[in-house]
Amino acid sequence: MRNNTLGSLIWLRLVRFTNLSNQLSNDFLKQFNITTAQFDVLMQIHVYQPLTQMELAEKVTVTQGGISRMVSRLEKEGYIVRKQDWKTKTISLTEKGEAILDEAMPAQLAFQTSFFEDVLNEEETKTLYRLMTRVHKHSQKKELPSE
Amino acid sequence: MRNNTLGSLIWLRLVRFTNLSNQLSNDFLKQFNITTAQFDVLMQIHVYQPLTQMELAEKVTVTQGGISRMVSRLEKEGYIVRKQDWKTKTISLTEKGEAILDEAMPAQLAFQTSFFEDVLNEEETKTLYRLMTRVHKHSQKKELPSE
DNA sequence: ATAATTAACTTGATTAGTCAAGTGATGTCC
DNA sequence: GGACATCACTTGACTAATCAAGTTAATTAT
Repeated sequence: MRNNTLGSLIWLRLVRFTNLSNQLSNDFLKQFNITTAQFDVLMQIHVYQPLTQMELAEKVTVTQGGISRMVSRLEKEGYIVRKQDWKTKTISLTEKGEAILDEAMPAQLAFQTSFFEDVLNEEETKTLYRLMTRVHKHSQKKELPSE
Repeated sequence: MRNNTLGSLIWLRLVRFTNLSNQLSNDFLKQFNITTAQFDVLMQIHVYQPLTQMELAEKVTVTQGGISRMVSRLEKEGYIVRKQDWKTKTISLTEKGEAILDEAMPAQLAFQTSFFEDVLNEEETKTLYRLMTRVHKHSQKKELPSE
């Protein structure tokens, strides 16, 4: 029995790479006392604030329940606040949240970039971005349209 | 403040795609009563059995502790056995484990492949594989050589 | 106004993982 | 042969997520 196809090999590479780079990133972000998942969420809030929990969940591809817990943790740590803006509850960063992002963002961007710029040239990097964008967008269409 | 680079955009695409495809895969594998992580581990055991827990951990990029828990779950479900082959404890699939793989493997391979073949041509698929292989291998060098 | 519906969010049980400290058998040194 | 070291594995405390059931509050319908 065949136990792979080109597609399955790509899938495995993607999964293993994402896994590994996530671990390395967690390690890297330890200096800021923050995890990769937390950085990701804070970053989305930074860009789109103020926003609701639902919107945030969608941005980071996590369920309602998942975002509820994550937001609680971040609130407990004092990075974000939830406030009731007449009828809609919205999330935004606190001073502390903005401050940690100010510090961590340039470092984290450089860190993420280093996974590619050391091995691919400009042309190849663009190609990878183009291909992954198409693959990602296609996978979003596979989601059962939640009616 | 700039909040992205080409590298960080690729990284985000990879993370989001991996996340989403993992969720879709979990959904897909529900018909076999198994998760994506479990399929991955069973697959590695199938290919490399008999092997030790350490070896398995390395194959799936998980820590000792993580693999210990995963292996316990799979043993409880009756998919694998741990036996003491004079001095070394090794893991292999049971009948039940082999059976579930027989059933699930072709389906799962087709499923994984569908993420790419619907949207990339032969040439592009090969390019994506080549680029991701290089990126992945490079990231493995970043791991602190555990001395 | 009261009841029913819906939307946004929370929570309990579970899977999956991390790290770091602990256990247990084997091997080695004196 | 007893102390020590080492290797493979386990376990407790935690982060992070899922699903599904439950809660809460606003909107609509009678």
